[in-house]
Amino acid sequence: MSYSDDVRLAKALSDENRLAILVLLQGGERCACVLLEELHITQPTLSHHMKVLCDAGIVDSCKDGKWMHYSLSLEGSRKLQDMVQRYAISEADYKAYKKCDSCQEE
Amino acid sequence: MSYSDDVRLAKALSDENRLAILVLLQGGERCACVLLEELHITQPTLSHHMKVLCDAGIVDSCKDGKWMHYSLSLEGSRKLQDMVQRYAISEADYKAYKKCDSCQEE
DNA sequence: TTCATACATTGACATCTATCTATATGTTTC
DNA sequence: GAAACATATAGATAGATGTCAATGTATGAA
Repeated sequence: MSYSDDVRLAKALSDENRLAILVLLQGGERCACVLLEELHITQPTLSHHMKVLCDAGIVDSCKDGKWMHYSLSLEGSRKLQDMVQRYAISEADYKAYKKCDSCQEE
Repeated sequence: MSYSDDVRLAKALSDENRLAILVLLQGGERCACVLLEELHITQPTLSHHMKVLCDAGIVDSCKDGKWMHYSLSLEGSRKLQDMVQRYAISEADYKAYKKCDSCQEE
């Protein structure tokens, strides 16, 4: 069993600028030049971050002449939610979760 | 606005061994020595990973004599799920999500 | 008190990552 | 075709990260 896809997803979220980009994309599709205006990074750095987000499948891209349009990926969002389910515990399952006596007391 | 808590959470998930640890903890609280048997890493490396998971709030720890017991944190699981909601898009919201004409066609 | 056990800490090292400058590629306009 | 613009790529660099061997620190047993 390999976790490489999940690691790639998690790494894509492991940077403040990339999280800021995802928040900007919540407002709808954006072109790179607009994202660049909102962030305090250079154009090559933005290009790098967009590649990370696209490679992870979280963001879709679409070329339109000179411009690149970026948008949130529905499939990527599904993958994110699925991933969290694999590593988090639900309220329901936690009730039956086994802990030792001294841990229980917390 | 700062994303540092979310980045810390995401980084905690950005390693295959740490994901394997979380899966092992799904089965219930485990002590470090048991986790060590299941993973192909040395004891100091495991100790490092447990510190990352605990600092992120995903895992709880509890000392019992010589032994350290680790378990999934319910609060950490909530934080994980909340985080994903901030950066993913729901099926419902996606219907109204604005994309340019050429992007729409995909 | 001495020894073995369980875990944490330290220090070193190789690799990865975010960032920049400089440059290349592709597109539109004149 | 030349110039201007939007983005990508290449190369360099500082800092972060995963790993290990060696050592430190508790704890329990003999």
